[in-house]
Formats: sequence, structure tokens, C-alpha cells
Amino acid sequence: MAIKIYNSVTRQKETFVPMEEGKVKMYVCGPTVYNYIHIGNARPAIVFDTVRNYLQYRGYDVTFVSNFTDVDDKLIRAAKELGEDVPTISERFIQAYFEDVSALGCKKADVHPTVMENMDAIIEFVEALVEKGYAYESEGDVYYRTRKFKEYGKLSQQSIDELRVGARIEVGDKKQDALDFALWKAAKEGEISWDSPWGKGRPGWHIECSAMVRKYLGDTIDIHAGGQDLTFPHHENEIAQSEALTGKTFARYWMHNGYINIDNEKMSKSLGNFVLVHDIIQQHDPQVLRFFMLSVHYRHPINYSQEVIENTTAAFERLKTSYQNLKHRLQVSNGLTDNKDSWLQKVKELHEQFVQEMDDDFNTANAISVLFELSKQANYYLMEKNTDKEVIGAFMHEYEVLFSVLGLSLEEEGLLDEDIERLIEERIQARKDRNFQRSDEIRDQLKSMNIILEDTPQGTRWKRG
RNA sequence: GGCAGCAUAGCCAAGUGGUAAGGCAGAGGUCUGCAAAACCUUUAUCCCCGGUUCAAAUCCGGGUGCUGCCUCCA
Repeated sequence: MAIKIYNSVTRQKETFVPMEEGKVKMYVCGPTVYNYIHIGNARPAIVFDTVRNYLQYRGYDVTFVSNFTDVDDKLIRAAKELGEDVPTISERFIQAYFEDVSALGCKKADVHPTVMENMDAIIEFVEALVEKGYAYESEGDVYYRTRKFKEYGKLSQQSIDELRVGARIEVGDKKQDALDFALWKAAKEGEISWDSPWGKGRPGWHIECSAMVRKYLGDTIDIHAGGQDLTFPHHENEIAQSEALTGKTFARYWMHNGYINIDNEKMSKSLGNFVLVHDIIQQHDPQVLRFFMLSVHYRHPINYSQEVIENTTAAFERLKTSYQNLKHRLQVSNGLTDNKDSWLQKVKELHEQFVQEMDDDFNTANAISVLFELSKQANYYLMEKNTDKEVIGAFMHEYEVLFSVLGLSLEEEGLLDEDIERLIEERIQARKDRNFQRSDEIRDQLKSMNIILEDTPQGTRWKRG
């Protein structure tokens, strides 16, 4: 069995074969850190974190690099508005990014390079392009000679001539051709800048990724990923820069995640419907947000709304409840189950099905349906009078593995206070005495503390509501 | 104008040639001191019209509607 990945360049699913056996080099375009991230930024973070998890689960040694754009027009504008300097702002939102994304269950990349700390590599890259004739200096700016790169447009499936029709030609342009794009921008008065062979300035947007990929991962990488909107021009330009310089394939598999809409509308500043992760996770369990993102195939558009997130909350709750119920039963299992082997076999089959779904271009939507089937089978097993610790354990283990691959957590937060424990004991006694008034009183009291009690033939179990 | 994508039940969503997964919500039932959880039953002529095929949600053509990219954007 092999993993299949939909490659944006060829527009089809291809069997994944990394350059070096057992090793994967992967790069994901990260955010510009001028604000808190919105849920559109959260999607690639979650999706490609899951891709990485799965590749690791399948035994690959993954080197994962994801950058921060910490110098650009938006940051310079933000700095001006806030009266702070660019590094202060970017540093603040890099920290905020880590907080948000870690709440969503994303692990850190192996390297999170920034533009500022890689200025030398970027300048060297531009110089090399100038030397090769793929770039030229013009009044302190440096531009890429787009027409010189014959394969330009191969990722976004557009020919140079078609692009030319739509290209905006600015008055007094320093470019030789409208399609050329900036590798280096001369500093305007008072802007943050670095010394370069072309005078003081800063990098254009696209060059950073080319330079960092090369520095941290090499000339050719296995997977290059990002949002769909990055396909053109960002990724197209990265290919032009890198392949012109090295003459080698830049990335072997390109992966792009789909857009997010809010209430069926594009998220945009003019509509005022920007949803920040920072705000959502105050109101909703961040795990639910992750589960929501993974319940739709990563290449498809996804629509965020209050209704859908509530729907998802209930669905996610079903899975966790089932796991909690297994956990409760583990202690009181007596090992008298019939058909033990067929139950263990069932768990094994579900695991194989999960792997099969994930192998197919990381179809997390179907993988999640396997999770629901696991829950159904577990619930079904729990209906048996006698249960076996090994079977319960197998179900639980399977739950833990699948959740961890998807980056979801089964942990219940906090410990049970002694007081709560005591109340549960008291209620058990009250029920034995058939004092249901007192019993219900305790249940209501605990409910107000967000502890939900459930009585089963095997005793009382509880969960956080 | 060019390029690309999408349209599946009240809602979300998988499925790319063999007769519609899964979840949420709804209805009915079982279990329970009452609940909860769970289980069972139940809910779709796959946007429209043609075509190819023994067979189409799936392929082809034509509509209609929506969206993205071509300019900063995940």
C-alpha cells in the first residue's frame, strides 16, 4: 500500500515516492505576522500538521519547515499605524501564532525561519539570479525577468500571453515587462531596510520562500504546501526563482488547501467578517475547530457558521463520550466475553480502513467516518453484560492512535476534586437507600459544576459537560 | 476577456462507471427510579436538458446558479 497525493502541478493523484527512501522534506508557507491569525490561516496549519502526523505515523522521517513573513508592506503599514517598529509587531504576533495554533493541536515545525534572520541567504539568492540573467536591477529595485523562464505558468496552468492580458501596467513602472515581479524593493524614506548590493531595501515577497527552502531543505523538496490562493502568483514565482537558479525541480508534490467562507461569504475585510482564531477559541473548544476542519476534505471549500460549529460540537462529543464510556468500563470488566477474537479482529479491520482512507490523499473526512464506526462498535460492545479488558483496551488504544494521528485530544481537563468524588459516593448511597430526592439533588448540584453523571448497570460514571 | 473549481437529504459531508458512507437535527421504539448514554427503526428520482454505455451522482456536450485566481491575501 502506498500513499497517494493530489499534486496541483499535474492535477491528479500520484503515488507518493519521496526522493530519499523513508525521508520527507516538507515546506508550508506560513503567515505574515501583522495580526492574530484568522481561521483561513488555521486551515493550512491544521491540514498540513495532520499530513505531517500521518507521514510520521507511516514511518517517514519528516523534516518540516514553515516560515513567517516578518517584513513586508502590511507590517510596515501596521508599524506606522501603531507607532511601533516592525520587529516588535512581528515578534508579538509570532508568539500569538504559536499560542493559537498550539491550542488547535498543531505541533511546531522543525524550523520556523523568518525573513529578518535569513537576509544573507535572500540577498545571495537574488545576486545569483542577477548573475544568471534572470533578474535585473532598476533604480534600487531588482526584478525577475519572467519571460525568460520558459515554464512560467506551469503550476497555475496559465500561459504567459494569457496572463499578459490581465496584467496591470503601472504608469512610470520600473519594470521592463509588466509580468516581471520584485525580488528586492528599494527602501522608502524611514522604512526598515537592509544593506544590499543595490542599496538599502528589503526583499520582495516571493523570494523568501525560495531562499529558505534552499537553505533549510535543499534544491529539491518533496512536498510544498499552502493555501490555494497562493498558487498564483506566489508559488508560481517561487518555482520560477528556484528552478531558474538551480535548474532542478523545486518541489515534487504541490499541495493546496481550499478556501474558507464565513456564512457562505468570502472572508474579507470589506465585509467585516474576519474571524480570528484568538476569538473563536474563547467561545468554542479549539479541538472542535480542528475536528471541523478535518471533517471536510482539505481541497474542498469549507463554510464556517455558528450552526455548523454547533453541529460539529455534538458530533465530536459523541466520539469522546464513547471513549469515556470505555474507560469507565475498563475497571469493571470481568473477562467473560464471548467472541473475543472477532471483536479484536473488528478493531483491526477498522484500523486498516483508517489507513486506507488516509493513504488516499489524506481523506480525513472518510477517516473520521471510520472513527464513528469505531465508536459504534465500541458502544455495541459495551452493551454486552460481560466485557473483556483486552477488548476494551484494544478499542481504547485504537481510539488513542486515530485521535493522535488527527492531532485530536481525548484528555479530559482537570482532576476530580475530592469534594466531587465525595458527592458521587454520597449519591450512590442515597440511591441504594432509594432516596431519589437527595440523589437528584446531588446530580443537579454537580451538573451546575459541569459534571454530568450517568448511571449504568456497571455503576455511576461521570464526564465533564 | 483568460484560467480553474463547485452544485449530493432540514443542515454538514463522502463517494469519479455497477445502482447513494458517515455525522448533526427530526420522528417512533427499547433500556432506566427518573435522567443521561447507548441501541433499533425511519428520512435522497445526487441542479436542469441531451448523449455515450448492459449500467452514469460519477464520462461527454449544452444550459442554469455559485465561487476562486488573473492585484496583497491561507
